[in-house]
Amino acid sequence: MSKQGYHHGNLRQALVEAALDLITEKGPQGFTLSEAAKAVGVTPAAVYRHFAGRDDLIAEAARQGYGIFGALMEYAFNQGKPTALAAFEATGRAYLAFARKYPGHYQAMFESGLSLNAHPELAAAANKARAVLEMAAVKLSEQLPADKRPPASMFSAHIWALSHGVVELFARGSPGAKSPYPPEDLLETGIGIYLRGLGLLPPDR
Amino acid sequence: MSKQGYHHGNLRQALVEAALDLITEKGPQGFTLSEAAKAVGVTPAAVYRHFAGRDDLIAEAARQGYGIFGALMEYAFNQGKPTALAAFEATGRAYLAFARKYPGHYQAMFESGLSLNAHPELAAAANKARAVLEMAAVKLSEQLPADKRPPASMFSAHIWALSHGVVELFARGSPGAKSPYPPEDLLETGIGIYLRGLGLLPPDR
DNA sequence: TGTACATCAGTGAACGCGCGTTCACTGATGTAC
DNA sequence: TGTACATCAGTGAACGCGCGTTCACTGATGTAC
Repeated sequence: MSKQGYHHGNLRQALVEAALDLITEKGPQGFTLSEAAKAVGVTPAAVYRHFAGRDDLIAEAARQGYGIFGALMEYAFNQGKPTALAAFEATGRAYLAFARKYPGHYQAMFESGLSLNAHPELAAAANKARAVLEMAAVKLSEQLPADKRPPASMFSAHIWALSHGVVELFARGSPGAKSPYPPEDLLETGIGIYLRGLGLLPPDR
Repeated sequence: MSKQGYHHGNLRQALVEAALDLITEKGPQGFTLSEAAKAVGVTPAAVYRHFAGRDDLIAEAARQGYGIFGALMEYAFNQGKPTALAAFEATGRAYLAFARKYPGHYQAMFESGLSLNAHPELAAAANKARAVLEMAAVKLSEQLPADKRPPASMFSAHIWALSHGVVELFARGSPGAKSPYPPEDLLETGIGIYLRGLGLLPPDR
């Protein structure tokens, strides 16, 4: 933060952080390059020393988001050991915690409409994060008899969709503004019922 | 569509439809009043005869969306009778079908970031639609013993979240670009497992 | 049926604005000797 | 330790653009008599 005068020192990262703040406030489409530049006290033209343009800046923000996301998921999963079930549930909670704590990253990742194809590094980060989720699903589904086991990728897609839906509909200002329950509860009970449906939890309440 | 010359005839609705097309293409933030006006062959200023501004136009699009959505849900639910279960599953399918068939409406409703409070008519339409979903949940949960019955609003929130998550992650170009399964299958199996978890479907596959 | 007039819907010009992007530039930093 | 020079990061002015919004206006439509 210390102004060293002419040279900023770490403008690139400062821009990413300013972009994240702006995204948090106004959404991924609602911020401009110039605003980000102004936020860090720099001329718009300076941005081009570090990024090809607006999209490139958002992509970098999203990339960093996937990094944090993946690490957080992995950490939560490991914390939950030795029970595969506990690990899985911890991962679900971590998902929501991430969305709450890093709203700018979350939006850059999931609501910016960036094409993954156009940003290979972003795609790589996203795939790595997704792999963590799938691994958790694989571990857990190993507890099911092989013949009743749904594909782990389907399993993790369900949980991911549920989590994402809870975030979008109930953890933000969106249409479900009057959220009927705390999102955390909603997600936890939802995952619970789902796991019971898979036979991973006893049918009794 | 017939040009009657000077007077358009039904400019208001034509603008809404142009807006929907633009939203489908570029997202709710990615279109401008001027574009919508140009799309129907009219001066930007003409828009102000019918709408207070851009947000008002989007709000009207969303409002119409909630109308269609609610009607579709209700129809699907009624079609599914007499089985509460069949009715519920039909409703789930209808959700996805709506998102597919009316992407502009869907985005205006769920991704535009409109404040429901600022648009009372929109809020009314949204509540009405939500009521349909809850009613379906109530009917279905009546089949459970009262002591094991989760609140219907939680129940419907779960299903809604799952549906929305599937739409956002797997039925659009978004991060899950390489959708592992057809969204329809994903949603159907997900709801199936969930209902089994509630005891509304037999535990065996 | 015809005429006069009120209402209405869209025009087109104008405004100020902030945007993205480019460019030659300059001041700061680092390094070779 | 000092000096000369290359490299680098950010400046500031400029551009053309499309935007939202306003305004007085005008042509079309509807209606009263």
